[in-house]
Amino acid sequence: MLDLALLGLLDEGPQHGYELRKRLRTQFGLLANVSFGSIYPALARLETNGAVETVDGGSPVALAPPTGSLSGEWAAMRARRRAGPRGRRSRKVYRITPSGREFFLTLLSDSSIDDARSFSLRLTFARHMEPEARLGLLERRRAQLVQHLSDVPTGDAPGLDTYARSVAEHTAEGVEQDIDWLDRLIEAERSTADASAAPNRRKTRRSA
Amino acid sequence: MLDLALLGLLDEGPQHGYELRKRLRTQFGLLANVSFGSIYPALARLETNGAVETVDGGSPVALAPPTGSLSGEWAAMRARRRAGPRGRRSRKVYRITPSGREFFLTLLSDSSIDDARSFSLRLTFARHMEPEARLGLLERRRAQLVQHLSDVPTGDAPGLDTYARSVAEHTAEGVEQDIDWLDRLIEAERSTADASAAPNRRKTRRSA
DNA sequence: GCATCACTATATCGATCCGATATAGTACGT
DNA sequence: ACGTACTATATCGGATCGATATAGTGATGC
Repeated sequence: MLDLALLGLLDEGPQHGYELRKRLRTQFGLLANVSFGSIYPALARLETNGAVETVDGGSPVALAPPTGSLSGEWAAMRARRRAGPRGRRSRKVYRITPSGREFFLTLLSDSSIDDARSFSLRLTFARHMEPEARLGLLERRRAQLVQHLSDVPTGDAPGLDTYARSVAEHTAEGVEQDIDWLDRLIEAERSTADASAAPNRRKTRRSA
Repeated sequence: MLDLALLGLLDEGPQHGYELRKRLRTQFGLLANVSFGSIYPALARLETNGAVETVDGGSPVALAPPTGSLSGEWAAMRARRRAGPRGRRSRKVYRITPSGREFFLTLLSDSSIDDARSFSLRLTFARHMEPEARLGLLERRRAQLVQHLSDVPTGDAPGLDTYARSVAEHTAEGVEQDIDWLDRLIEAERSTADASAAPNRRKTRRSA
C-alpha cells in the first residue's frame, strides 16, 4: 500500500526519500504518520524489483520545480554539487521505470484490499484508471460503507456510557457523510460517461 | 494500542479471543480490521506480563449475560462442557487481573502517542479517567487537528487534478467536523466541571 | 446414516510497518 | 569559530497484518 503511494508520487518526477515523506505527510491526510522506517525499506524493495532506479547524474530534480519553497532551490543546488565524484553520502534520487509504472497500474486496479487508507489513495490517483474501473472502485467502497453501517448497532447501543456512545455516533455520522460524498462522485462519474457516450464525445474534463 | 482495547473490553467481563475480535469489529469503527494475528499474540503477551489470566473452571461467562444473542448461550453451554478433563483444544477465556487494570489505567493516561485510532479508543474508555485528564485528552487532540489543518495546503492545492483535490477537500471537511465535535465535548466537559465545583458537589453524571 | 458445508475458535508464519535511534552533512545565527 | 537546527539516509526490535493450518460442532442434504 505504501508502494502505491511512492510509485504514484515518483510518477510525477524523480524524488528522494526525505521529500517523498514530506509530500506524503502533506498531500495525503491519511497515512500522514508514515515514517522513514517504512519509506526506505520500501524504496529499497522497489529498487531490487526493478520498479524504480536511482538517478546518478544529469538533472535529478528537473521535473520538480513547482515546489517554490526554499527546499527546492537547496535541493537543486545540492544535486548539482552531488554530481561530482566526491560527496558520497548525499541524497539518493529515485526515478520510476517503465516496469514500475506497469506495477503501479496493477496495484491501482487491484481490488482485493479496500480499507479506508488504500481507497482514498487509489482515488487520489484515479486519473490513471479507466472510467469503468473508477466507477467500480467508488461503488465497491460505497457498498462496503453501507455494510459497515448495517453491521454496527448504530442507534441503541445498550451498554455504552456517554463517551463511548458519542464516539460511536460521531463515527457513524462520518460514514454517512462519506456515503453522500461517494454518491456525488458516482453521479459525476456517470454523467461524464454519458457525455462520452453521446455522439459528440469529447474529454468533458472540466478545468476546475 | 491493541492492549488498551483488549484490557478495556476484558474490564467488562471475561472474554475469549474470538468474541473479543467480534466486539472490536462492531463497537470500534476504527481498527475494525484487526485480525487474529494481532489478537492472540497480544493476549499471550498480556498473560505473560500478568495483566490477564485464563479462567480454567467455575463459571467463565458469569459476567457476560447481556449479550442476549445465540452465541452467548452456546458459549455458556460449551464452557460447561469444557470443564471436564476431556475437551482440550476448546476456548480459552481470559480475565483481567488487578495489575492488568492498573496497566489499563496507565495506558489510558499515557499521552505520548495520539493518532486518530488511539484517540477515539481512549475517549471510548474515558469514563475511567479523571475529569482533568479527560479534558486534556480532548484539548490535545483538538490542537493536533488544528495543526494538521494548517500544515495541509487546504485551499489552493495547485498541481492536483479533480480526484486528488476532491479527496483532499473531503478529508479537510472531515477534520473540521471533528474539531466541531471536540468543541462540543470540551464545552460539555467544562460545564460538568463547573457543576462539580459548585457548593453542592454531587456526581452530576446524567443518566443519559 | 453419513458426507459435506458453514461457523466457531485458536494458533502460527512471513512480510511489512512503525517508532526510536544513530549518523552525517550543511546552513545560519552570534 | 561554534552550536543549533535542518536535511537526509539508514537500521533495529517489536508490533501488526494477511494468509493459512488445524480442529470441533451444528446444520444441511441425500
